[in-house]
Amino acid sequence: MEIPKAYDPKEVEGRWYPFWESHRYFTPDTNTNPKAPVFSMVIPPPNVTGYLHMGHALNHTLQDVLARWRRMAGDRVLWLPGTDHAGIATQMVVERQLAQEGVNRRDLGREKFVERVWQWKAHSGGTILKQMRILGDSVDWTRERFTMDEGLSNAVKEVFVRLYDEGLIYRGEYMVNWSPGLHTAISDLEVEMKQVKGKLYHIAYPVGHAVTKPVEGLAEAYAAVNEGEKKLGWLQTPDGDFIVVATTRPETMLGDTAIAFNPEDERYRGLTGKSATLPLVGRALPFIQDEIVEKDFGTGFVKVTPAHDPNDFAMGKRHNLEFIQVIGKDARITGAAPEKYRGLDRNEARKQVVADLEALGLMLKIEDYTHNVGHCQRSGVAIEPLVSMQWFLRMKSLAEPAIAAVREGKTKFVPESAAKIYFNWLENIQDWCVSRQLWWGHRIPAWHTLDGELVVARDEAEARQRLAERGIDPNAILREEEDVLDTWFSSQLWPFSTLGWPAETEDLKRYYPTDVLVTAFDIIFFWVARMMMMGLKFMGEVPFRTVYINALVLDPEGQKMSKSKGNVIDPLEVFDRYGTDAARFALTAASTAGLTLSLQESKLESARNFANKIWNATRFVLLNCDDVLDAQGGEPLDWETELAPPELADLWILSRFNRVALEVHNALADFRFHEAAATLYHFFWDDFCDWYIELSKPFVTAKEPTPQSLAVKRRIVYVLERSLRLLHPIMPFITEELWQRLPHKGETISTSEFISHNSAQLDGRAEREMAVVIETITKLRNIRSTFNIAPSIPLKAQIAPANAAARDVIARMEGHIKRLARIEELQMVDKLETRRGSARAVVAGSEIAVPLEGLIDFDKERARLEKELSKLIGEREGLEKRLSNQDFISRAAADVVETTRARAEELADQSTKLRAMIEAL
RNA sequence: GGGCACAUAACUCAGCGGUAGAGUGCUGUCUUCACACGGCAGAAGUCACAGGUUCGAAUCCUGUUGUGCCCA
Repeated sequence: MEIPKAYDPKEVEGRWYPFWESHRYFTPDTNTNPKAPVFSMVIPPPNVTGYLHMGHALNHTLQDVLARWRRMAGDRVLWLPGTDHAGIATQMVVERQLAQEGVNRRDLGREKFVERVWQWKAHSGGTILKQMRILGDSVDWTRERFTMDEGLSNAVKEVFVRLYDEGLIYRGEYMVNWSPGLHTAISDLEVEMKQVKGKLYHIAYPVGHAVTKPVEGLAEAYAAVNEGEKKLGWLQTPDGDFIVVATTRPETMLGDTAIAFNPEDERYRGLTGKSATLPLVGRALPFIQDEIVEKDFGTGFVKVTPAHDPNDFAMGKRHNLEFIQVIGKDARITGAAPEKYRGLDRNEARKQVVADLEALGLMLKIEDYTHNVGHCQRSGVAIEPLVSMQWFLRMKSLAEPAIAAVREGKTKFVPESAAKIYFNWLENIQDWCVSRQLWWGHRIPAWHTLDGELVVARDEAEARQRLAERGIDPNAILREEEDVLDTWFSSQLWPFSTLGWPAETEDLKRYYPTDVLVTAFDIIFFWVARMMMMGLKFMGEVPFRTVYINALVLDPEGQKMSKSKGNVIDPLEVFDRYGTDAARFALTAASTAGLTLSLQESKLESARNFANKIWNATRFVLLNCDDVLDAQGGEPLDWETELAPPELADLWILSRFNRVALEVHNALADFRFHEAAATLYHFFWDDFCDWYIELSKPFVTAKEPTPQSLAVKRRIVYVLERSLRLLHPIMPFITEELWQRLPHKGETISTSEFISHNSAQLDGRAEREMAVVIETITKLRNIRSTFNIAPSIPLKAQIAPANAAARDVIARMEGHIKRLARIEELQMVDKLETRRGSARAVVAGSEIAVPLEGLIDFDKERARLEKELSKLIGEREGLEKRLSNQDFISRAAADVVETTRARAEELADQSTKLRAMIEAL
């Protein structure tokens, strides 16, 4: 059989996914066992415009590990894939495309535009779905969904209407985050706070008089009053009284309708009932008192612009102030401002206002000021808080059950600390602005009559019926609502809308609630919390039992990856360089409970080497065990064979295998991915390759087959085939490739049985005995290495076993010990000869001597033994100190005391023997 | 400003009440018929600092310092 010396992932990976997909192994319907437990997950739907990034690679790998593991364990596994229509992102992509053709979406019209988006989706959308196949994702493609599908759209309408009918959705004029970049309202979550270096402008407003000509000396007067710590904003001058406000956005003063101070602020009580005059505009501004104003911030005065600031909006409502919108949706000054400023962009307006105030002597001070400004996450433009007509979802009553469900443990977060993020947000939840002024998305199912009546319904027919019920002419001309819903409105329904809701489908009954949601912590608010609320609301049950929060992938320097930093690592490039299985293994092995994970080249290299190790171990077996590979007609080989009874090494590897199967199973059940990976790595590499294969080589490579050599070969093949199955969930491609070449049962490893351990095959005694054999061989090798003795030089050794059991083990394993330690003669004695010139060692109480006349360096040997002795003594002293402490004896657990005592005795024995060896030198 | 994490070997990280582990790197050695993407052997850590709880602390508690993230 031709099999290359080094594993070439490119040669192997491409073959298997089409095989799996075409046979529908990942469709749960192919599991025909009626009693099979169900395991279901929905994929966090990536943007239809998206492409695979490292976060997906990690997120999908972990889900795939779980899916493949549960599938092999016999579960009916549904892992449902799909994409999100990504309203803003997709609209932007298509608009950009149109722009290249010199077309504006408004020229095209809504209907044509939406058609274009669908066209785009058909041709270029869902790149990531193809990339998921490269990753090996074992999703059920027959159930792929898209948030704009007909079914999911119906779910959206149904939810919207029900929430509206319950009074949870309302429409009204409120202050929202307006993105002048996108020309739509966005939710609080889509606003990103950024530190901005700006200015703080101190502006004087006249009180009880108007300023018509420049005032002089006001700035100096203000400075004089405010020397040191004191801040006073009420200036009484020969030119009349002035109050001073500080603002970062002077252009908004055009919309001021009041001046506020804190009711406890005694300095300004005298102004109650009076009013200031708004410079540049001339409007009278009443003084109001409101607790929201901080006495100690600035001068203690705040200009109130109810139409352009969230706090001021609230004050405006409380104090019944006038709302004057001076900045429009295009971020330009509106007709409500004096003519001079109309049509100016908000930044130009700022310059003009500042200049005009300076000219009047009212700009008292401009200082540098760093503050946080909300920016639109998508377009990057500074948010303009604007009052506009929008649709909102009342969150509080929805949030409460979602909080309770996690508190009661109905849904569990892993790691647990992630639940804190969840609680923190839900407990301080605000109403959600769900309307967007876009064209691509779920259109809000509402209609308006020409008289301004509003009706919400599933379709136009129902709308007319509802109008009739309200006594309104059902044949009235209706205008459909223009706004669409926030994309997250549909994704929050994902766990049940994808299964057919609102219809009561078989899938819904069978797969809801899902078992696990694997996602990143940055969408706990956006998505997880909202799915919890909707699942509880409409299904009456949590959408998932466990939420596993996967780590954020950092670059090798520990930095967050970002386009602006230019440190983004393309996962496809990584798969290409190291192999997909290796990348998956590296990601799995790096998945600890932490919130971050940095992707080290060294980890990828080590995973790549591991894949090569698996390849070569199998290669060795395939090249040397051909006389047993077909022993049972291609069926997997049995462990039990009449050929020869198992010896220690066989019992040991079988026990180790079962222990590993158990540990891997437990690790995955607890989402300890790195432990599953590390356990497999060390078992395969250290136990199987370095010891079991090495111990078996004389049999395997024997020219003439003997019953024993055949038995050993069968056992190697047995352990290897099963090890590949344990490895398969993490490394699907290479394991499939190799498994297919070994005796196996079934069409694919991906539906073969994941080994759960067999406790009858656990053998603690064999493991303990092998540990002694391993240590013996290691110490003998150490001696050779210490004195630089070439492997070609034959050595002899004497062993004085600690007891009869040790004698027995060494006798049984003598041949192996001699071969692996390159000892030509191993002599068992009662007592070592006290001959000088021998290197010595102690292993579990047995003493070893290696005569090295002429080869030994006494200083080196003394140093070597003394180092070991001091280590033993150090440990022993610690134990003795503990044992001599009465409190320890009386308070510590009995078994701890017992182990400590036994260990101390063992150390005492070892160090006595070692000391004698040193003296004998 | 509020909250949440994290500080362990040169690097990246496990461990989270019984005297420290991995991967990479490092040192020496071996081209022995699966693998140099390898074998063998080895060196390397007052577990940030200071208190406390405990018979016993890297591990639990408090504080300090430093770093990161989230929310406002």
